[in-house]
Amino acid sequence: MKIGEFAELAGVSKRTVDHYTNIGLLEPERSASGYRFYGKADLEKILLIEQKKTEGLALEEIKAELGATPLQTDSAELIGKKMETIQKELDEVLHLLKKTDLDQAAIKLEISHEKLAMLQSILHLFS
Amino acid sequence: MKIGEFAELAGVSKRTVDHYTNIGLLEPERSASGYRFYGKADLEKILLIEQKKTEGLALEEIKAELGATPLQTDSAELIGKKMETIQKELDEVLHLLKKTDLDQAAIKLEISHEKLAMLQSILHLFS
DNA sequence: CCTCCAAACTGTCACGTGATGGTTTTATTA
DNA sequence: TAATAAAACCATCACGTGACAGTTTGGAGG
Repeated sequence: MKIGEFAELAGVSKRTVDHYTNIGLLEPERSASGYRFYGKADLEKILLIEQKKTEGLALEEIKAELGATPLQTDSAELIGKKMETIQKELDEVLHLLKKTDLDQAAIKLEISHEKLAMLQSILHLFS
Repeated sequence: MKIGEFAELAGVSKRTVDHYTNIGLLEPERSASGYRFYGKADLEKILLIEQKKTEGLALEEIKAELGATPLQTDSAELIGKKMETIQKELDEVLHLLKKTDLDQAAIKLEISHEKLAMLQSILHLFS
């Protein structure tokens, strides 16, 4: 179901669902056009989230707590997505490193040249 | 100067300065307690940002445009932060990989075992 | 002059809001 | 029935808002 129906069923605002999605608490499917699709599992999850909130937990804490187990189902896809994210970020960093003096960066980051080089190799493996 | 004075001089709200800071458009110094300190350079920068905005540019575009050069000064810190983020995410992924069948993950991710092993090595280098 | 305190200031969190620009669904009209 | 126009829905951007908690600072009293 789309965000409107989902939010109503969950008893929260669309903006709340939006927020949870942005911070990665909910991970809906996406249509080709970008529309989010939430399922029954998401519904159970958000109800649990609202429960935890009344217990005084912060969203990030809830995320950590929930992130520990419910990944058995579709962990492969999830890992795939995470890999994409990480790859993008590695790209960013390497981009920065190229614009900077590599040696100086290494010094300030307290990382050895080998590790930096290693990082670069890894990136090549994934691209 | 602190955010209040800075925002006033720039002719924008504190929230706007806050926003720019959150998305990395401004990178103020921080006191031990976390207070942000903006300097003269930041002032010139934010005025330029406001200018670019009137030209219809999005903040991310402005960031990209400005990001091309002004990183010489504090790029090390920036990279450091990114490294932290990436490290956390790598941790997450490896955590996931441990809970999953490594071989199956490799298959579904279309990544060779060597690359996965490599990833694990890298993680050890940074932890 | 030093101490203590309230007022002013600040950061972060968890959304809210209005504008803009696509997408989907529904209704209408040819 | 197919094309199209209108209405409803959705995503993202750029902040705004209110609550809460920690920080800084200008006095008041000792």
